[in-house]
Order: sequence, then structure tokens, then C-alpha cells
Amino acid sequence: MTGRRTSDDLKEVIRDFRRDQVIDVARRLFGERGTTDVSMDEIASEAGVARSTVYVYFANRGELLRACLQGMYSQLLEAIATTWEQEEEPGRRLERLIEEMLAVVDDSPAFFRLALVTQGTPANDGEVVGAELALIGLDIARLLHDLVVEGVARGVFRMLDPDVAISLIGQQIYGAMAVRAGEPMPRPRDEAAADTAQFILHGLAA
Amino acid sequence: MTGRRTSDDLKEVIRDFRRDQVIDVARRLFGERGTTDVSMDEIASEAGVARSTVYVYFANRGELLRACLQGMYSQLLEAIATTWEQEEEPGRRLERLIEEMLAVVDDSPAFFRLALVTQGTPANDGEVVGAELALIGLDIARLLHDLVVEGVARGVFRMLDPDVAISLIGQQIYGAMAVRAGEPMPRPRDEAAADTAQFILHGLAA
DNA sequence: AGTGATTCGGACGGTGTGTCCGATCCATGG
DNA sequence: CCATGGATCGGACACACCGTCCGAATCACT
Repeated sequence: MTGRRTSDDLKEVIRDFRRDQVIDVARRLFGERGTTDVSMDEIASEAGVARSTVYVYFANRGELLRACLQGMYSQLLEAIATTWEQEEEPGRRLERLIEEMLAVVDDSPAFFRLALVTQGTPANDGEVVGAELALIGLDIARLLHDLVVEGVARGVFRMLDPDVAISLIGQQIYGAMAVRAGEPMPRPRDEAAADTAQFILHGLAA
Repeated sequence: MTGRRTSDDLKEVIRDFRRDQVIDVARRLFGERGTTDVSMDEIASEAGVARSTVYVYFANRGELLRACLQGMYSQLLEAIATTWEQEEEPGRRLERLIEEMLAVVDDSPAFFRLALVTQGTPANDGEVVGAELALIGLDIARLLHDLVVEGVARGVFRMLDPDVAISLIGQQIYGAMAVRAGEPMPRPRDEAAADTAQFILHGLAA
């Protein structure tokens, strides 16, 4: 509403702003009540726009879901990146990594539950979201790979196939997230992360 | 009048038979393509009955889902029970337990994905199924509890809070199931179970 | 053959999605 | 000052699914 002159750049900005406006609302609602329970109607009205306008910015429900996931994802990656710089020791890094991922769960448990399910499903929402999730998984796997190699090099981890190790660690983290997503009153996040990390480290220990 | 009891019993049998007929189809379809993607129409026609007839046996979609889960569940418990008798050593029992659970996943991966999501959600399908899943979790937790106590008593596991141990083991298994449910071409089941069990046992080792 | 239960087929109202189009607002440029 | 074009609105439409209902047909048993 401020500003006299509108250039094409400004229109871009406005457009992005509108988009984010809808995405924010959708993320909140999806996070609170799950995806199947939130209609496009509700998102639109909550965001203060007409339903048809939402379809100007997102081709369909799936695209909106994808946008929400991408937002969650980039947020997560950013958090992990700073963690990665702050911590050096593999065990600490793992613990902080887990803590960041649990934070995502705490942020929007119901939404995360969706993320879990849709993995690999050819369902309506699923196919798009599943692909997105797979990419996230790959990125995290890369981080874990480096972490395992580093740990083995330092002699704190026993020798084992990095691929198997990644898979097992990933499974543990996945399970921790999923279980937490389902709990009405989860434990303090740092405690949970510490326990999980310690258990994994025991399993990896030399 | 004559043979009333037999007649009634027969009706019971027929009724159960019909029910199972629908449940079998539903389990297959849900397992193949997920729950959101299979309509009641399709289940009915695939089972060779009218849609309205399905609603004679199941109050709604949620009830049908519950019935499917219960079928899966009792099948799983039965398999575990025989395993439990065959195996004595905690490590072996754990490995076989995991193998049985992965078998459930292999049986109907898409369906199992549902089971994961709905946990704790107030979504339409979710609330009923979630409750069912919670019960299953409790039963499995009981088994794991005994297993941990036994392992500690034998001195093969290090001393740790059984509740924490159960939670961690559960998370690992949960993750293993979830990841496998999302994989198009999962590894041989026994290998996966062996790796997972071994990792857990390392984490528990004295 | 008669009777009661079971199943069928289809109609209905409700809800949600995605598409479409005219009406409206508003900044810009002539 | 007004015309123009883009963004937005609001609502209608077709489609799909769920759950309910009811009359008609079918079947099993006496």
C-alpha cells in the first residue's frame, strides 16, 4: 500500500508476497490439523483472498503442498548449516542434527505426519510431495554420509559400510520424528535428541 | 423353528464370510494404492457387492479401515507368537520380530503408510485408525519390554532404563518399516531385518 | 408357495476440488 | 481527466466421493 511507483520488479515482489502469504497460512493450518482436514476454501479465507485467487498462484492443492514442504525444507537446511559450522565433533553434530529435525516436527506435527505418509505413494497429494521428500532424504543422507566417514576416520566409529550405516541412522531418526509427531505431549526436545543420538552412537561405537 | 441354533450359527458364518470378503479386497487395494486413492465404489465393485451392501457390514469408511488393520494386526501377532516359541535368545527373537513386522509392510506397503500417518491425527480416517494403532504399539511395546528385561538379566544387554530402551528400539523398527514402505524395490527382508537387529543389539550391548 | 432376511440399484444431499467467466477495483499512461 | 490493463473477487459449473435411504429383486427356509 505504500509507494507511488510500481515497476515490474515491484510486481514480482508483490506476487511473491501474496504467494508467501498463502503459504504461511497453509503451513500453519496443515501443521495444526493435517492436510486432509483443511480445505482450499479455509486456506483462502484464512489468508484473506478468494479461493479462485489461490488457484492463480498454485495450480492445485498438490502445488501448494509442495510449496509448503519446500519452505519447511529450506528452513531445516539453513538451521543445519549453521549447526554444522558451530559443531565439529561427529557425535555433537549428529545430536544437533537430530535436534533440528525434531524442531521441524514440533513446528508442525500434523503436517509432518503427511510428509511421512506420502513418501512414495502415487496418491493424489502424494506423488508430488513424495518426490520432494525424496530429495530432502537425499540431502540429509549426504550429510550423514560425511558424518559417518568422518567418525570412522577419527576412529570413534567402528568400521562398517557407510551405506548401511546411513540407512540405519536414517531409520532411527525417521522413527524418532514419526513417533514424536504422533505424541500429544512430547518430551523436551533436547532430551529426546540426546537419547536418540546416544543410542545411535552406541550402535556405531568402535 | 427346527435347528434354530444351527441356522443362526450358519448366518453368523455367512455374515463373517461376507465381511471377510470385503475386508480382503479392501486390504489388497489399500495396500496397493493407499487409502485416499481407493473409493468405496471401487472396493464394492471389486468385491462383487453393491456399495450399499458394504455399508451394511461397515458403518463407514473408518470402520472398514479399522477392520483391515485388525486383520493385519492379528496376523502379525500370530506370527510373532509362533516365533516367540521357536526362539529363545533375545537377539534372535528381536531379529525375527523385526522380520515379521517388515513382512507386514511388504504385504501392503501403501496401506502401512496410512497406518503411520493417521497416528494421533484428528483426521477423518485417522482418529479410529490411530486408536487401533496405539493399541498395537502397546502390545509390541510389551513384547519389547520383556525382551529387554530378559537381555539385561542374561547380561547381554547393558543396564539401561527399559522405557527408554523400548522407545529407542521402537523408533528404530518404526523407521525401518516406514522407510521400507516407501521403497519401490526393498532389499531382501531377512537381510534388512538382520542389519536392523544387529544395529539395535550393538546399541544395547553390554 | 409364502415369508422374512439379504442384496441390489439408484437417487439424494452434503462436501470438496478445479475451471471458468463476468464484475470490480486500482494504478498507470495518455 | 478518463481509458486501459492487470489483479482480484465472487459465484456458478462439472465432477467425484461419502453416507443415507428406500423400493424392488433375490434367496433360503419352512
